[in-house]
Amino acid sequence: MTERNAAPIAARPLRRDAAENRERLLDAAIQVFAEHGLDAGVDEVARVAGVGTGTLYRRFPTKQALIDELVGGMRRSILAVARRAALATDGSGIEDLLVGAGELQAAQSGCLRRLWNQSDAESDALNEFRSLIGVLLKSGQAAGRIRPDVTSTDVSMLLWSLRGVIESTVAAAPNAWRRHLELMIAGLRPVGPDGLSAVLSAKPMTVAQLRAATAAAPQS
Amino acid sequence: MTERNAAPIAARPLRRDAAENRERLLDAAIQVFAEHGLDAGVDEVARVAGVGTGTLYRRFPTKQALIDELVGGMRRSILAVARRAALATDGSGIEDLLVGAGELQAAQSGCLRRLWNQSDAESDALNEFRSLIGVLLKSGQAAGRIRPDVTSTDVSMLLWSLRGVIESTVAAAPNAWRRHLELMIAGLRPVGPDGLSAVLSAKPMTVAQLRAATAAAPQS
DNA sequence: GCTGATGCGGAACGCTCACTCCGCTTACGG
DNA sequence: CCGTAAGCGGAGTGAGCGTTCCGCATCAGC
Repeated sequence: MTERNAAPIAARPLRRDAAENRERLLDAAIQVFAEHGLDAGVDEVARVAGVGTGTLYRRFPTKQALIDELVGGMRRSILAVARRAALATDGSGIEDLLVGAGELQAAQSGCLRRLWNQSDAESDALNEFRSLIGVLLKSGQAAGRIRPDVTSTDVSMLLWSLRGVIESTVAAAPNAWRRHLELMIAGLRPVGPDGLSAVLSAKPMTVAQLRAATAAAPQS
Repeated sequence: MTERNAAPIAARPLRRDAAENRERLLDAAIQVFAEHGLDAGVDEVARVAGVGTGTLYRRFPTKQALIDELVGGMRRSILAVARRAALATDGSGIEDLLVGAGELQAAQSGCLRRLWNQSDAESDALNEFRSLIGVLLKSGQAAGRIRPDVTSTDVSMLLWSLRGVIESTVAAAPNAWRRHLELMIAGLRPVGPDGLSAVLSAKPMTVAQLRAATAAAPQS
């Protein structure tokens, strides 16, 4: 599902065994980080991959670089989901995006905290993602599926919140996040006849605040 | 706001300066953990408190014990909020609980991950809290403020989700969580006339799954 | 004030973990 | 098949952090 670029720029291609080990390391990292979180040691990743730590470090100069590689792949995947969601014509694209993002994150739950960290995001991809959210949101509102006072930052918060839920429940209940997401989407709907929740009294986050919040350095 | 029991059982009271240092340490811990997360070093806590690390360790046998003390206080506070919410007669108690829990967590955002960790929760308090959630939920549903297919585990998930949002946004946007909570509460309302989101297709978590998810060992 | 118990500080210890180094092995072009 | 560059493994290193220890300071009862 995740495209891996063999090397940033086409330098000399890796030797066959080396390329194979690289793939094994990435797979092992996904598994180990999902099981034990990012605090898992590099030795464990190397062990699961069936290589020595030296090999790991020749391929990825730091643990951070290894994580970045995984995160980069997820970012590309989620951006693809957003682009696909933008094809919907009935205003349901924003919901497709949320579900799709949930599925991707559930499949690779180890690096989610890094995933949404803006500080190291390539600006182009991030900007496109942001504008796609805006487009999808407007489309949903125009179709009457989403209440008009919802903002882009609300959607971002919702994604961030979903991340937290997935991160801590996939292991015990692989699909629990779907239920939670359904309830959150219900919260985005136009208000009912009783008028409860008709007015959102709290102001939405500013973009700057959102940036600051997601840029806050996560541990490890 | 948080009651601190001077010592588990009334052994000999602490010397005056020692008791003072104990308070200073707890205050410093709240501040430091809120700023840098639980990964912050004990030396930093001691430094902010203006004492040596030896003093910290004489009062709290491990870093974990210090954290537990903070968490215990929060648990008592939140239980009190739940009890107070149970006094509401119009079915809005569940919403009061959510808002109250949010406020408490926002005020002390360093140890939230531990806060909801069931594994080390005193069973009595936890059981009471659980049953209070059930009571509040039923009351809200009876009053027509909450859709009937919402379960206790849904509410627990919502609390868990709120935790994640607060943890990472209080610093940058102290009240952003209120907006998010409003939207989530809107999702709990009876469905509107258009019937969108009328049926929750995903099953709720079982209590066992919830237990497993929240018991999952958090890092550090 | 005197005295003993209680408390204090911070240097030192040891464990964990990211990262490095180097002698050995393996792929691959000619 | 051979030479060599590329790759490999895993013991070793150093830094960070939780925890301990012990000589000195401070409180409290008489």
